[in-house]
Amino acid sequence: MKKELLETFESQFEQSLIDEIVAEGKLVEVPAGEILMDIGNYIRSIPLLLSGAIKVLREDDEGDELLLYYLEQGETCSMTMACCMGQTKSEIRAITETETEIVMVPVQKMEEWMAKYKGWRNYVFESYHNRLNELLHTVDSIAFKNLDQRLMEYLIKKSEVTNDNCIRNTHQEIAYDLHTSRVVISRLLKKLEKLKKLKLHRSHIQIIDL
DNA sequence: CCATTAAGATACT
DNA sequence: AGTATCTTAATGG
Repeated sequence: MKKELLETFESQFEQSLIDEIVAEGKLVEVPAGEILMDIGNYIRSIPLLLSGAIKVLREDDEGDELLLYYLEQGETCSMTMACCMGQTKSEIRAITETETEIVMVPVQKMEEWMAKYKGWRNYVFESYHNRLNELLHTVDSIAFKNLDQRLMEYLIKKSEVTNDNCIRNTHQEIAYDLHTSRVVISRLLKKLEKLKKLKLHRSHIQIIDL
């Protein structure tokens, strides 16, 4: 675990902080598609993402979903931190997008390290900053962009996050993430296929050039 | 084979 | 852009 931690955080964490994480944290490997955190859950530990990707989404009162952003290597869930501090319930759901390696750190340590380590403080603030920016980006695309642009961005981000130019998703799943209907996604994908930007198959999409 | 499910088509709002 | 409905095609027993 120490080796992976070093690879991911060496540049921003103090040596002694890394040692403490090794001592206090618990390394977990999670397969793709697992719900790490659901709406309404209380949180007792903070996840530090070593590898893989996690998708963070919101749900409306009818149970419809909307993708907010992805977490990637070296990142953490700001919502979790906020919840830990305030002892409130989670407002979001987090699902592993790919296989992931996560170090779970107990909440109590978080405050201790905030006072003790500059590297940790910076990490936490930067983390908030990054999440907020990503969130603004998604708000922008929902508010100001049309669906086909949103779909393209979604595909690009997804292939980036999974390191794969094949999107192994059904049209229905994409529709859920973007909060629209399957038929609409199918139509738009067909359009993109005609433009030679991708190739459609059953249950997966091959990206050619976006 | 058949049941299930993804995706295409069409027509209507 | 979204809904409803039907058809077609792939997939897995």
